[in-house]
Amino acid sequence: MGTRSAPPDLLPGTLDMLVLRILARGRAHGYGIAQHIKSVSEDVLQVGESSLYPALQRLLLNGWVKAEWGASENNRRARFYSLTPAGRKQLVTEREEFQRIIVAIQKVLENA
Amino acid sequence: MGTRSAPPDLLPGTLDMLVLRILARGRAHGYGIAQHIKSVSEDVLQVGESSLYPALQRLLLNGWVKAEWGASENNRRARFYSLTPAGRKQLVTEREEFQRIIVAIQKVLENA
DNA sequence: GATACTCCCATCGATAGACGATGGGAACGC
DNA sequence: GCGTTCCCATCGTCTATCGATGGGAGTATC
Repeated sequence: MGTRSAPPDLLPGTLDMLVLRILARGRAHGYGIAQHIKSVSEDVLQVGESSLYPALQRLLLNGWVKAEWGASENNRRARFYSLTPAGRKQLVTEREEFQRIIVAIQKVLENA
Repeated sequence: MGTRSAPPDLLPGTLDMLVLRILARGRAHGYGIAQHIKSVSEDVLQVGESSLYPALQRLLLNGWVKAEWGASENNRRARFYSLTPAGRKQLVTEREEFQRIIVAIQKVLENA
């Protein structure tokens, strides 16, 4: 024990926002969302499926996204998620709040 | 229930870094640290004492900070915390990692 | 037509971190 | 004396991430 394991994967509290953002581009299935986050972030952000699926459940429960079964690009059974209008609003809200906080943190980091 | 209460206060996982950053300026007591974060961030970041003291305990345990009792500016009994050399290193590490992740998140937010 | 590999779903248990509530004590102003 | 501000700290709850685990359905390989 002790030895630090790899990178912290991601910042708690930001996953929902990231997923909403990906879905703002169009429908996607869980596996694809995880891949996408990983690739766009150039491997810095790693979303495990055990973080992702609970997140998607939350988003469904809150009505930010809806889901429908279909076939993936590879002809496999997949569940496609997409944003609801409420989800779009939520994305805007979360982005603003996120930026607000990041700016504040940077202020502390720089200005003392 | 339901109605979201006020702002999310702060991003989980960033508190330790913020505290280390404050202490990099010089010794300070718990109450002062909380005030300082609040004021420098212009009230955006709100650190409750029930978040702060456990954080300070963690930092002590890890050897990033040390503590000594003394008298505050207002002549009250106070515990002053200050960075250890290990704490300075840790601050550098955490800042780098934080920036890495923030940049990655921004990439996702912007580039798709 | 078996085997292996990739894709895609999902849950469970452990762990950690932030927060509200709570409690106490000591200095200071009135 | 009494209230307010300052300063300490813990406990219980809640939420979220993560590792481990399990399964099933296509495709490719031999």
